Amino acid sequence: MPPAITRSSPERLSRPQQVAEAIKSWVMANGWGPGHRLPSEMDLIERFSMAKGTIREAIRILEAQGLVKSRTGPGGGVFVHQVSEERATALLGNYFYFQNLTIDDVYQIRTVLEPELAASLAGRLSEAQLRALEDVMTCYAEPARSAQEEREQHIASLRFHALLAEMSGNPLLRFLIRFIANMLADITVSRKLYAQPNQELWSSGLDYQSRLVAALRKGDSAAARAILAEHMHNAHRLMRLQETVLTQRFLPEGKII
Amino acid sequence: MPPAITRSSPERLSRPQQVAEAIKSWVMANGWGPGHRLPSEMDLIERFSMAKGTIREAIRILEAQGLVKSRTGPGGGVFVHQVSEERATALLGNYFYFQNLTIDDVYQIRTVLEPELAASLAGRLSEAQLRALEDVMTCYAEPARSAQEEREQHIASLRFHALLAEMSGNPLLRFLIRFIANMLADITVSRKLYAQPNQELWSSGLDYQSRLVAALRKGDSAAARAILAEHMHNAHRLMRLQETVLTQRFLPEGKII
DNA sequence: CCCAATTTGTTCGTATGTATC
DNA sequence: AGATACATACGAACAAATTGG
Repeated sequence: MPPAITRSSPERLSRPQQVAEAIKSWVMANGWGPGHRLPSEMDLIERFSMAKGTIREAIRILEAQGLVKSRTGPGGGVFVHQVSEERATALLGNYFYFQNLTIDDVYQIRTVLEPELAASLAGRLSEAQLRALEDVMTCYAEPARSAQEEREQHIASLRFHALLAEMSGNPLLRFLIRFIANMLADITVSRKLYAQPNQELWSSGLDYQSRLVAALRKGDSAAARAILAEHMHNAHRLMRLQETVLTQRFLPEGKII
Repeated sequence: MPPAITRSSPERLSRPQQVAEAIKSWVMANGWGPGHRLPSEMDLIERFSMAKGTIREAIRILEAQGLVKSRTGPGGGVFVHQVSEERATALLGNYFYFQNLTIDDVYQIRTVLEPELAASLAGRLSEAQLRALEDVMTCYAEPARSAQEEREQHIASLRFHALLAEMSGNPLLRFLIRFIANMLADITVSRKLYAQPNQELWSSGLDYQSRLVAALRKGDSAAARAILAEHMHNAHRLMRLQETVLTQRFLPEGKII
């Protein structure tokens, strides 16, 4: 039985919102996990004694949050769904859309998170993983000769960091680094940062990254940390010259790098 | 004129989702900010040539993401709304609900972010702000004598960190630290961590924090960083003994500490 | 390949609630 | 108090998608 809807709260929520919350706590209380099928629309209409439209709006709310997915047809219905990284990234991106982040803000975080990630990964990666990192690095084996090429190299460089983060056993660290990399990738494509090729910028990044992979392979945690700290410091210095305010996205379920 | 709805994408979105995305990009394209009123329901029905129910579901989707709010009555309508920190916290919390974070994961991040925050704030706080911090500290002036008291002290201690973060000029750093503090507060209340009073734990926190405020007042950035690093290290050591897996929340727009 | 059953998706007409003037 | 303008909710019918026979 679903929890009763009582509108005692001072913040008057609309009925669909109340229903959505009721379903949410219902799911939690029963410990239903991803894949579990919720009662059908008709069922919910009866249980909550509400119109179809109201129930549907409630489902939409949950769907927008990434908590359920619905399918039509026999065997279809509404299913509990694990919130995807893409969805979480998009939703959090909406928040920062209004926050006027600066390059400095982003790099203040990167500068501490990325070295920490590198240090925690040293000596813990399989040869296959290290090889995958080296694969990405080949994208910028030679210096960019056009603005276009440089943009692509920057994106590839960010993908390197995203890939590294994916190898972390820490879901929080993984998400944060990948989220930030995505934000930076967005502004790299949306604005014409890097208008003129900057010979120094990402070709030097290659050097850092190959040294990093070597340190990771060797299991030298301190060296990995130091290399990435220096890399971040450098990237920050080079980027801060270009722009200050990040115009943020506002996108559906953006493609993740 | 709203963007036309074209279902060319491979990922077939439902019509309300398409409408929601169309409205979103419409708002972005026109640069409409918080407070701007969208066309009325009837208007939208005409413009998109869709039924009321469909439009309403689209609005619900945007509302769930915290991007719009709607009011009834004359002068009412749907308004662009700045995504609140509460909403963003709740939405991101949904993601981590499924991620099985451990205490170690959370503290790996805290251990690098909190010292960085402290360092960046040293010498930049007004006397009023420093006083506000000291106010929160009074909540745990004396050691806890019951489990209940200790829980409260832990929450207060987290509020101290949240308050500190609020003083940061970096929206990203502010959000992350406050988000993490909220997660920790949630598990502190939801689970019976800290079953028996731990004399050492948060009374020693008081010592750290008063030393921290002193360093902040003096503008000693290095000392502030070191104090908080030590504090984090200590808190981590004490917490890791108790529990390993964080059962996350799954809440509406949870009260923020 | 088609048909039927099941379940969500969409439409429309109407009525109710709520805030402003 | 009443009129107005708006979102909100209801209910019944119809459409589309998926699955299995």
